Amino acid sequence: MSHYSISELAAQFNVSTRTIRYYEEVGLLQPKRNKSGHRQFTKKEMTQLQLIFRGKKYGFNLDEIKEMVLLFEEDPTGKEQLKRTIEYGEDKIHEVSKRIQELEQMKNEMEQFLQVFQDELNKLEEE
Amino acid sequence: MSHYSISELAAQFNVSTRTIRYYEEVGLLQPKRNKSGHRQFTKKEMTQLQLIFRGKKYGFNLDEIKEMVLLFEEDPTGKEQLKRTIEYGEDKIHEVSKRIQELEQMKNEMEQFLQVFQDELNKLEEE
DNA sequence: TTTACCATTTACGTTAACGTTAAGTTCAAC
DNA sequence: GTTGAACTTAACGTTAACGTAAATGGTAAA
Repeated sequence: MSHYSISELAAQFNVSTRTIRYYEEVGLLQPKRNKSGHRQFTKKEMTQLQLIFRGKKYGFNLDEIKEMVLLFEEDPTGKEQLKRTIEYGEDKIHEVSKRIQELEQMKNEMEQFLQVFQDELNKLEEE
Repeated sequence: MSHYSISELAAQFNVSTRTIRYYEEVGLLQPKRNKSGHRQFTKKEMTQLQLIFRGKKYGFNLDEIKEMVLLFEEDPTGKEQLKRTIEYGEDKIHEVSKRIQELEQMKNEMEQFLQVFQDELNKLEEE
């Protein structure tokens, strides 16, 4: 069956079991339990963990990530609920776009700076 | 003259004076002092703070940022030193590029997800 | 059935990045 | 020259995101 244990997931994502339990603790995951109380993870939690780790890597904290995870999990029924979800999602996308732009600016500045060094080196090697 | 006080800088960047003092404490800044021991900030520190805050915003920790700041501050003389600096800088640029790519992937996934909701909404509004 | 491993909860410990308070110093204005 | 804002260092406090240790339970193999 497609059920994973907590240690299997931890190995998959190269984190500790504590980390995964902590994510459940703060409401990022809600894995089902089997008869004896052990957590049963499925593809759903795998996907959520992907989102969590990517978010973390790019400077979002767990609270912001939680908002996104929950956004993509709930099934909004009703026009009003749908509209609000879409609006919220567009805001988040906007945030990400801004981050991309500023990262690109950062990259450009670094490249310009390196160019100065590169020119310097070229001058030294022309002799 | 082009000297700024710590509170002027703090206001500029919308952070506390403690934050700026902390950055000096861990070696990110080395502002000169005037006769009576007060810190004197110049354009140089302004530029460094720009780099610091942008780096922070995008998930780099202060140790990583320190490496970048120091990279762009030291004046590498000598061919070997220049080459090493350039190589290191190119690595850092590569890291930033990777982050940009993954953020764009993240954005795409979010847009796809929202599209599903948008379609749902359109169907509801067609009636 | 005992060994051994994996799971569980509880709870205290740790680190980065500051916040906050205290106690004293300097500067600018009155 | 005194008052008050802005500066200094020193040191303890705080929060997020886990690490780690202790005590306990289920289960599969020897």
